[in-house]
Amino acid sequence: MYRLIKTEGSARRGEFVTPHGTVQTPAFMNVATCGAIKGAVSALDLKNLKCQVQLCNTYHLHLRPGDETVRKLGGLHKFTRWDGPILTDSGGFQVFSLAKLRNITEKGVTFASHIDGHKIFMGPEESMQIQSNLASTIAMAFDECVENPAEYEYARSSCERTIRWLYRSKAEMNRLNSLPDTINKQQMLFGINQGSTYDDLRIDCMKRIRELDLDGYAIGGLAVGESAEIMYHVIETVEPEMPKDKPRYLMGVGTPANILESVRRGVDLFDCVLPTRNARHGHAFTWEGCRNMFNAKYELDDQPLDTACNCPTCRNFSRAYIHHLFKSGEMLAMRLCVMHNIYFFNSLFEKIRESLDQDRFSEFYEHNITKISQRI
RNA sequence: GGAGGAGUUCCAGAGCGGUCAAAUGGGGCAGACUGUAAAUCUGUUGCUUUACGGCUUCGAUGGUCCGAAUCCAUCCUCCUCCA
Repeated sequence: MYRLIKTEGSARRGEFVTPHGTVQTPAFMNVATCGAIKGAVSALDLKNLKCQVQLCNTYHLHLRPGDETVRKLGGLHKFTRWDGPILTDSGGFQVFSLAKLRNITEKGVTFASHIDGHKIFMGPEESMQIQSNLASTIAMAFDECVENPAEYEYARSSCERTIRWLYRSKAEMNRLNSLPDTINKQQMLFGINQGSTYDDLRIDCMKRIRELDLDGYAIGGLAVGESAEIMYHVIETVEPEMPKDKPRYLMGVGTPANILESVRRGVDLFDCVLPTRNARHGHAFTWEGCRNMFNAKYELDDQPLDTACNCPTCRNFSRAYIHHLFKSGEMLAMRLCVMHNIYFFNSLFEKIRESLDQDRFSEFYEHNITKISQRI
């Protein structure tokens, strides 16, 4: 259940109530694809990093360790020791990112496993079954994420199929939630808006999927090749058609600037690999901008990554030390930087919520939008 | 004392008469990354020029040759083996 607390322009401050806890929105969902935040960060660490929601992946966990295995072990919450809400992505993005290894039909998609090449079939029913076994709080509908730019006709027919898949996802989820052996019988389902960069497709898709009265609605197929301006335009186009009483989730986005722009346009939930992947690659997000900790200028810099940050990394370690750890290939470099970036992203959302609570989001936006996106 | 071997660009190490400013690693310096096939990938790494190009490099010094990192002589330094 979603409760809208207040708005400022299109920006929304709300609460998303789930069986595993209430999410204060806008919120960031921390990506733990294989059941762990990459960079040696566990669910226990997440408790100290202002994390509210963990995101795991259907496709990856189906391959390893296998969703049946996770089910036998009591579901993802027990398995990963994260007791807050968990959202599982449906595997739809892998249809896109493993494009060379696939074959799409009306029934579903045949993948070649990225691990050993063996054939895997996944359609809406299979995706729901896997997510039910994983027992996440929120399941995502099985969709196709189309790369931009896309031909209109392909975007249209793909979007139509994604909508048909959504009906099947919904029916299968209802069935699974009613089975006696299902771990989480209250598993929620989010639908996904597609339609590439075409306004009419996006609007038509949104109007049709909102009929299903799902637990939340995602905007998918963005940040996959189009410019940021086009992405913002698509959000502005779709947002008026999205239910006011359901959480809106912008999938896979994004940079701190993308997030500020999207919150301003009415988005409640986000997820992105940027804070963790870039951290592993030596980049630290700060309120001053993004730092590349490999850069020689940090060799003798005794300050914390972000002088305004209160994360476990910044409370204890210097830029010089982290620079040294990266140059030395120590995995502690990644762990410290990943923890910082996760804390930073979750803090960014905390500050966004505070500013909304105090009716000064636009001021917060103006103050940060330029600085936060620069490289320093 | 005798017999061999080796000295190459930041390091290791190829090259053994022209197509060599010199392969390939590493290191250095930067860049990318947006529902994670990613602790990954890319660029760059003698000086100079916007570029074409020019200039100086392969232990040192001389020499042979149209032309030398590559051939010859001497010297210096290291390594191995035999006394």
